[in-house]
Order: sequence, then structure tokens, then C-alpha cells
Amino acid sequence: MNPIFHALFQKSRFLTNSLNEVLKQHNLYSSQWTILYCLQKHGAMSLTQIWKYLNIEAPSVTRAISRLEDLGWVQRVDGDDKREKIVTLSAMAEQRLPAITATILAFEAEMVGSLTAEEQQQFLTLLQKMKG
Amino acid sequence: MNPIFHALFQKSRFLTNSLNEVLKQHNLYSSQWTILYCLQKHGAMSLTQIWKYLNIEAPSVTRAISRLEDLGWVQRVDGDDKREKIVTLSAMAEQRLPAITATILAFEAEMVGSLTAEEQQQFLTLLQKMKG
DNA sequence: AGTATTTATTTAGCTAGGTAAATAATTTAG
DNA sequence: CTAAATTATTTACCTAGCTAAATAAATACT
Repeated sequence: MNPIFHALFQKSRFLTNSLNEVLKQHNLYSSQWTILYCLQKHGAMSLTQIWKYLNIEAPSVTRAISRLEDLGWVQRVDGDDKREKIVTLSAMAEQRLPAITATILAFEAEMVGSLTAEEQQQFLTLLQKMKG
Repeated sequence: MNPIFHALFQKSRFLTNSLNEVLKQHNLYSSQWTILYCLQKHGAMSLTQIWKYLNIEAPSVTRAISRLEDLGWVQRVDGDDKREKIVTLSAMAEQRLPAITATILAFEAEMVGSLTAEEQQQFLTLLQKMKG
């Protein structure tokens, strides 16, 4: 396997695992946090808006939202267009998200901390220059 | 989410999906190919050698090997140490792997082709410089 | 207005990773 | 030499992505 791909996949797995480790204290998984963060940033969103924004498929979002709803982090309500479901953060989520965001920011800072700001920018540029 | 992480996860997903697409013509999934490639490169390996080398957990390898065995790509034989199972490529795998490797190399070359050799090296260096 | 097409969501089922715990064989300690 | 600890693999079950197909509502066509 091309060493670039190998390293990229390894790093991706390592980072999600580490993120999950950090999120354990908040009883969350990384993909759940991704959705909560998205809702916090954009306000109420339909499922379609969420999966298009996160660039994952609809069924993955349906499942994640169902779980988050069971756990009390979000609510699903019918939209004016009765086909769509609008997802909103619960009061519990609004209350807890600041602390969670703080731990995430600390984690992210630590992870990329070994790179200078310039190197981080360089890395992003190269990543985006790759095909896809 | 930190844009570096976001971009890295997106790219990782995009690449595995693309790889799966390319491997469809050989009736393989990317993780299966990873193991076949590993065996081709190193010869017979025990399960433990495989999961340590690929840096994934043992149960993931057990499952993948079972599937590959069902499909006739590998055999599992008892080692001298009766606890361990040695995995070897089947004749079918030996016969087909060169063609598969060729399509993979073409795919990889296309994917990183938008970067110069120097940029590729730079990218790898930055990736490895990141924590983990 | 009534039918056909599109769109939003869900369901079912697949690969692919993870942890925790069970089992079986080997090695180590007393 | 036997009991305890370690090691290799497997099993069970979780998240997390995917595709294909089902369902229900809205829109477009004639």
C-alpha cells in the first residue's frame, strides 16, 4: 500500500479512537459529537441538511440521530414539509455542550500542537490538493 | 471541528470508498486487499503478526480472515505452537494478486498524482509529525 | 384533477473498526 | 510437577460508514 494512504488511514483511525477516549467522560462517541457540534453551530437542521453538510450518507445520520434522541440530546420534529424531520438540540445538550466543546478544543490543540501554525496550513493545503 | 481533522476524516472516507469502488472488479473490499497485500509481501503470517503489523485489533483480523478463507483467498493452518493459526495465500490468490496489484497501483498513482513528489514527501512528513 | 416523478426519511443488511470477556495452549513460578 | 500467569485466537456486541430498496409526502406533467 502506498505509504501516504497507509499513514493517512492509520492517523485517521488513531484520531477517532483518541477522540472517543476523550469523549468517554461525557458519555459520547465522536460521530455523535460531530452532529451535536453541527447543530450547535447552525441551529435546527433537517436530516438532509445534516448529511449534506457532513458529507456522509442519510442512513448513517438517521441512525445517529435516533440514538441521540434516545439519549435525550436532540429532538426530531416534523417540518412544514411533512416529509422532513427537523432536528434540534435539547435543553440538556445546550447546557452540556460548552464543557464538551472545551475538552474537544483542548484535545485538538494537543493533537496538532506538534505542528507550527504554518505547517498546519501547509498540511491542509496539501490534503485539499489531493484528488477527491 | 478543527478543519484539519475534518479534512483528514473526509479524505480518509473518500479514499476508502474509492478504493472499494476500484476493487469491485476483483470482488474484494479494501480491508481484504490490505491483508492479501500484507501476506504477499511477508509470506505466511500468524494472526498476531498480521494485526500487529497492520495496527488494528485482533478481532477485526479474525473476521476478515474468516471471510477471506470462505471466499478461497487464504488458508488457516495450525502452527507448531498450537495456539496460533498461520495464514497463507491460496493458489487462486497468488494467481490473481498481480493483476489486482496493478489496478491498485494505478489508482494510488492517480489519487496522489495532483501532488509533486516533493509535496508527497512533505505531506508524509507532516502527517508523521502529528501526534500519535 | 389524476398520474408520474422527485425528494426526505427510514429499514435492512453489508464491511470495518473498536472493547470486553471466553477459551485453549504455552510458559513461568513455587 | 502442578498451579498461576501469559499469550493467541475467537465470540459477542458496540459504533460508524456504505448501498439498495421501501415508504410517504410534495411537485410536475398532461
